[in-house]
Amino acid sequence: MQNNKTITQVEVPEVVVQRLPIYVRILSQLLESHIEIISSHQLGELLQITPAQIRKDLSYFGRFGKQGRGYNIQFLLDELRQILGIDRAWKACLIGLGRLGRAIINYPGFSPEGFEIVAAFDNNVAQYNSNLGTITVQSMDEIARTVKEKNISIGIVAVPSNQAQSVIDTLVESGITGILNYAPIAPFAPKHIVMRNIDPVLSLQSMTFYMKENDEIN
Amino acid sequence: MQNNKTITQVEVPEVVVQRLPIYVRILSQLLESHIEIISSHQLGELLQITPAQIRKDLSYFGRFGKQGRGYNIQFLLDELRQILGIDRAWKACLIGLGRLGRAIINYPGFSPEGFEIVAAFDNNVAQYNSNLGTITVQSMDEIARTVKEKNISIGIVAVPSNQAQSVIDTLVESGITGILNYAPIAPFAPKHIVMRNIDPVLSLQSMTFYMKENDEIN
DNA sequence: GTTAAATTGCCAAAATAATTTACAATGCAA
DNA sequence: TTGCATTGTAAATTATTTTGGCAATTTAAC
Repeated sequence: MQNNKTITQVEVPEVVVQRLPIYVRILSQLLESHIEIISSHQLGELLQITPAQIRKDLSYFGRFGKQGRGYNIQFLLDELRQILGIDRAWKACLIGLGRLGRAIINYPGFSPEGFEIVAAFDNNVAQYNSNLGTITVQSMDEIARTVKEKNISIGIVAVPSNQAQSVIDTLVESGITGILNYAPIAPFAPKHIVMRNIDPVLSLQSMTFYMKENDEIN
Repeated sequence: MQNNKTITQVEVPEVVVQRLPIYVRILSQLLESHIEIISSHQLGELLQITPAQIRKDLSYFGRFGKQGRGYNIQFLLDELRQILGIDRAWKACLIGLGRLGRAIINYPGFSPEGFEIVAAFDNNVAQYNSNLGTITVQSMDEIARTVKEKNISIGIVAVPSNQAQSVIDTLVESGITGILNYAPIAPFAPKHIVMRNIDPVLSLQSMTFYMKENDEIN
């Protein structure tokens, strides 16, 4: 049952892919501090990861370092950005403009990383038309048309739980390939859709498992 | 090097702990729909998890089902809540009341799950005193005192990146045991602290790795 | 130049972790 | 009492991480 091994010669573990953005972030910071070279050992120190693991992770994709020297940060960064596909801009749309949606659309962290929200949808159109800068809020009926028209590839779901699955279905039908879901549900989507969930309550609930032990006094 | 195996007979894998809250959520929904019994197969269908994995996960903690029948949802729910430590209330404090912090404090999803924000801190005190209901915003100098006084166990970090590590250090010193970090950094804390990161940009950046392949046409 | 120190990339092996398979045991319903 | 459904779990399998080692290479010191 080793099906899609044909695409990449050796399948890259998911955990490895999830560490790459962390590498990118810390390398960017180092670059801003005018540091040019770093060894796997130093990097491991900063991230609390063993140097061997860092070298192993990188080795899935190529040879980016120099023996006796370490990694040229700018070079490694460029390579990793390309590998992750973040060397270019990605268009996203936001669905749901309640409190959460408005916080998301005002979040200043996306666009510097190349994720640009170019459309927003809510069924309560009138309410929000105002303070969203260049973006006009559209009715949710227009998702499919707009996604195709503007060539949007990522949908950010910030609607109430009970609407979330149907919004996800609409996004899938409209040809989106990635979904960032903020709704506290267990979403379903076909396998070719890449989904990530942002769910602080789940995070808290798995935290307390480890906290309850220490906390017997209370 | 099998050190803390003495506490629990068999160490529960972290991934298993992270799935438990998902089980809790779906079971709660089922209960609301007046369903009383469910099999691992049906549950797996809903969550896109194999029934064997669900049974294995649960078996780390006890025997909750009946052969030939399935699981009594109310009973399993109670057990899981106890296992996770979410059968009681947890006090949290919020640090940082910028856009993100205000979105968090207004988020209505925490308190129904027993996570109550009982204090808030920001260095820009004057600005925010108003619309926060019962909570008064305090200066960050008062974190340690308030955490002890109110017996707060969770800190939610929503300050800008450059302040985040020092806020985390302060929280750790003040005796908090869990931290939910929204700042886009690779935070450091001693091992006895339970940390979870909410980082939508990292999520997006690991999504695009899988999206770029499908998307060669653009 | 030559040498010594540092560090990568890679391999193979071992260890650890996670998932899946398979089935005996049990409970329920007819 | 029979047959079907379903659990719980041991065992097998698969996946991931860690480890140890080392040739190759680079830099810097002599």
